[in-house]
Amino acid sequence: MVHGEEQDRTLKSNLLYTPQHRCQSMFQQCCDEWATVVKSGPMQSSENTIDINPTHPALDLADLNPAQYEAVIRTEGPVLVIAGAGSGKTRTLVYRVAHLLEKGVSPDNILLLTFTRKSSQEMLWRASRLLNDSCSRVVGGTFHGTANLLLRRYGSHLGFGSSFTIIDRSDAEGIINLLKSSLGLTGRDLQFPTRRVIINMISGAVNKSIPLEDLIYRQYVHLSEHADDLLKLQQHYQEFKFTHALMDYDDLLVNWKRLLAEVPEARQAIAARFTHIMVDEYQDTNLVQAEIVRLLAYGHDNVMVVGDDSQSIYSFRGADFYNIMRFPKLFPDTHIIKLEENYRSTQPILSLTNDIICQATEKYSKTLFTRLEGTIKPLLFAAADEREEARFVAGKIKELVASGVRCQEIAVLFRSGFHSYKLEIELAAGGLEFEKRGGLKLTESAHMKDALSFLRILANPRDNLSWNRVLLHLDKVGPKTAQKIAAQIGQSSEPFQALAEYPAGKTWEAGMRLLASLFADLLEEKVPAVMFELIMVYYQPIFERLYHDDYPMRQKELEQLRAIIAEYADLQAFVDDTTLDPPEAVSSHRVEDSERLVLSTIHSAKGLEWEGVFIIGLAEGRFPHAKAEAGEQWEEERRLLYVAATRAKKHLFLSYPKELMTPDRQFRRVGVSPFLAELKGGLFERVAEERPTSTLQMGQGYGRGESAVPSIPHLRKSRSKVAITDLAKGVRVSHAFFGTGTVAVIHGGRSVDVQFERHGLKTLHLDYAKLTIVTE
DNA sequence: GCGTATCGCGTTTTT
DNA sequence: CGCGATACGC
Repeated sequence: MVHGEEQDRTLKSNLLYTPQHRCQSMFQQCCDEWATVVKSGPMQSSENTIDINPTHPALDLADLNPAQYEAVIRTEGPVLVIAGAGSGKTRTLVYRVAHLLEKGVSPDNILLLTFTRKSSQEMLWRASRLLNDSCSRVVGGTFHGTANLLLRRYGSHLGFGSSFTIIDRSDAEGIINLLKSSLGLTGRDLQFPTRRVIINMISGAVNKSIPLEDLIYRQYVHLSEHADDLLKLQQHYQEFKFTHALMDYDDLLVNWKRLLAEVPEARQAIAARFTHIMVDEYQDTNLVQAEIVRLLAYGHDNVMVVGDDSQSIYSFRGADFYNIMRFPKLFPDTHIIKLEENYRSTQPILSLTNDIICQATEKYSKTLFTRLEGTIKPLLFAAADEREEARFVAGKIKELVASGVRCQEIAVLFRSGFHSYKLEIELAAGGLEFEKRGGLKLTESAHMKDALSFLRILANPRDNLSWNRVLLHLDKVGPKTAQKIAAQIGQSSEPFQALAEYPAGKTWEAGMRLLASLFADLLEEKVPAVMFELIMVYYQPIFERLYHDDYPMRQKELEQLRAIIAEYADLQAFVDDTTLDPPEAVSSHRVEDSERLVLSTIHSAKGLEWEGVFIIGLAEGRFPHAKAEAGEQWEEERRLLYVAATRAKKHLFLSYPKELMTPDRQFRRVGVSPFLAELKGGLFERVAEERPTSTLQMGQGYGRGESAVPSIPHLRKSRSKVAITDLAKGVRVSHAFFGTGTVAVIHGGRSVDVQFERHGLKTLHLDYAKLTIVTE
């Protein structure tokens, strides 16, 4: 797909993770400072100043709309800023910081909280541009990172030590597995739709602060007969995490809340230090986070939260945009400020996005306006199929670039990661470099988890899940044995000794020896980078055996991990960071010199902006997602489209394929996304239909400079190995997916009915179906 | 018979 | 990539 040279460049820029990482350590330093401060109680101004970005010129305060400035900045007490996308909410927040500093508030008393590390960095960076040198010390961080630091400091007050491991959702799946086997439950016994539903229910119930029982009767009534089992499962889940010193994202928050509510010492230290609290992206907070904010502000109510209810797209992980609605009740005398001037998009784009969101059923009403007039209307293109859509996008991108738009000012957005596959092929063929975001994270692939689990064990020897993972690699050791050993180790006070002394079976004794001696060596070591080298000596052979078909590529990723780990002196910090916010497998946008366009899921594109934005796959069944039900889920999909469309400054292109491949490899004709269909007319223009062409020739007409003739057989010929003339009733054929079958009916066109042995009667189109004749 | 190795299938978004 | 179902080995 991607040829050698490009691949190299991608890999090189992967290594450019370093600058971002520096930024992270800077950020980490901020948090550390805070943790130190928290430890020593209410503090005086500290000596160590952190230069966030000293080389950057300061922003001009006059930059702000005077009315806004007045409204936002002169207000004391609780403030709720709501506004649409592109209205400068985050900037407003930074201005308020500036104002507070002007008034003599120490930067050490201001706390900025955000949802993602990316936006915290962005905010700190903006603050640094705004503030002059003496004031470049503002403490900010994510909810999760902050909670982590505090709990490591104060954990003992809540009954657990500071040695805990943070686990993510996919680890939680592992837990459910262990629990299910220890409880003797199987998926079949319980007839659950999927394991994922269980996890979503259990963790969803926690972070929504809703008792699981209520959740079952509200949302999963069809599972109510299993309510008891689920409750039992949830209870075991909590106990399991507790006994093995594991904490998931929700636990971090819940325990932070407990810390504030139950440990007066901690509350006093924190609340007394921070006299001003600010939260960005408030619509992304969940109930627990809202309570944390309430507790933090207890006694002074100097809170400013900033958000847009129309941009709430994270409800699946517990975010609740009613938090915004409730805020005025939580904090009496709230000043509500709407920012309705948009500074990002031109009027035609804004008209479209306004119309998208005005169909929403529940929201703060606001109508955005802009002074950026612009004449270019959004463009809708109905492509015959995905391939044509991809070509359209590639072609338009080239036009934009030719007209002077820089590559990094263009983005292609889509609902789900795999929607861009066809486009990726097309772009690679056209020599356009791109960067894909929002796909798999670096630490999500199996080999990365493997390498990390050794380190996680060293940071927390009671990390049962990581033990499990490591033990499974021993030859002749499967899930059962691994679990037994892990259980033994978990109970022991000397885990590593327990490993060495475990009565191993004859067939795998040698493997155990090797593993035990690895850990013996590792325990002697303090520097993470050296530990990693030792681990790789052990892991390399296993790794090559496991992935021998594609291990060079994975090897490169391990090298990347090596580069990242080299930056850390402290193992715990490394483990925490990679779990709380894993680096992306492809390089991130912080790399200033990258001249590549961006392909991204809409979720990962939040808060960003580009000159030109393409939204692809706007077809029924793709957008909204096929499984989205009417009601709240439907509304969230609509907001998702709103978020996507509002990323565009000047050029907005919408497109969809009129034909999609269904899971059973058939093609199905689909219409435009209902969200676009319901818009009023005149908001966008349609690309004129291509020259009248029949369906059979749909490959034609868009490949500029390329003869249309070869493009069709090029695609088709490799696929259809069978001509209709080769077939007759009764001929035995084989299909890659359906297996073998017998031709039943031959239709006039190019389709046949085949009776498959395993899948029954299917109608197949010879242009698409991969049929081969079985000759016996 | 228990437990491990193998094959084939489907796949939303993610702090 | 990880799940379930099926097939082999101790």
